[in-house]
Amino acid sequence: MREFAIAAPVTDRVQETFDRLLAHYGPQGWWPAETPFEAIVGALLMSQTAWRNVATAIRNLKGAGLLEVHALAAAPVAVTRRHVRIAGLYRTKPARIKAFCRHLVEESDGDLATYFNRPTEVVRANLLAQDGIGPETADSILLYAGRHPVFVVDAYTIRIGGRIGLFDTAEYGAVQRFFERRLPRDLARYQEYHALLVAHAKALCRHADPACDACPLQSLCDFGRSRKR
DNA sequence: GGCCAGGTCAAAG
DNA sequence: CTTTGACATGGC
Repeated sequence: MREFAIAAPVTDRVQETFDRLLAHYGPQGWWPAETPFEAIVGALLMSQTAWRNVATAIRNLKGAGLLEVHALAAAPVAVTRRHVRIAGLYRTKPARIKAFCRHLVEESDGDLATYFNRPTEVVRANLLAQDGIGPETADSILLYAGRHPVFVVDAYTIRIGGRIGLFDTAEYGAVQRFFERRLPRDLARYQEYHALLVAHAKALCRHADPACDACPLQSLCDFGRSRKR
């Protein structure tokens, strides 16, 4: 698809969508209160798992004194597995967490500030080269742990954006560019926008009424959880 | 009981 | 290059 000049009305809708979500759900303030390392572990445990269980897994690690780079890099996978088992996919996740922590130690002696203190593209490529880290996980880590301004795309972003007619693709890079080209490159804004889309998706999942007036994006309440992927 | 969750990877078509 | 299946637990 050729790239034309950005249409003003579409740009407005991207801003307007954000404004409405923010007005309706309020600031989400995702992860800034927790440590960057917690955000990383959370991102690595997140895929295909209810956040509730990820949170439990993280608490388990913390309770065992394992929520630290060097600790997880050294702990036997079997031990870590016991704590994060509740997050599912236990054959892959614990091993990937350990491998990534070893990567952090090797790359920057486990110091996250150092690890992230490089150009975004460099860090991103570094992340994507790690086992179990795809585009969404990489960008979540960049945005919430590394404080790099990249727009995170997930299934909700694609579903909601497509549903309200913002775009008609499901390709990660295309959707990401769509938002990044229409929003100021602002860390807080990117963090908040993604969090709000998630909040909206979760809120809609509890709605049974397709014509709910309270929906901040009007007539979007039939979004539901329709098709897989 | 069945469906699904803030994906990723490898194997097919 | 696009589509499909496997991965695994717990909650609704």
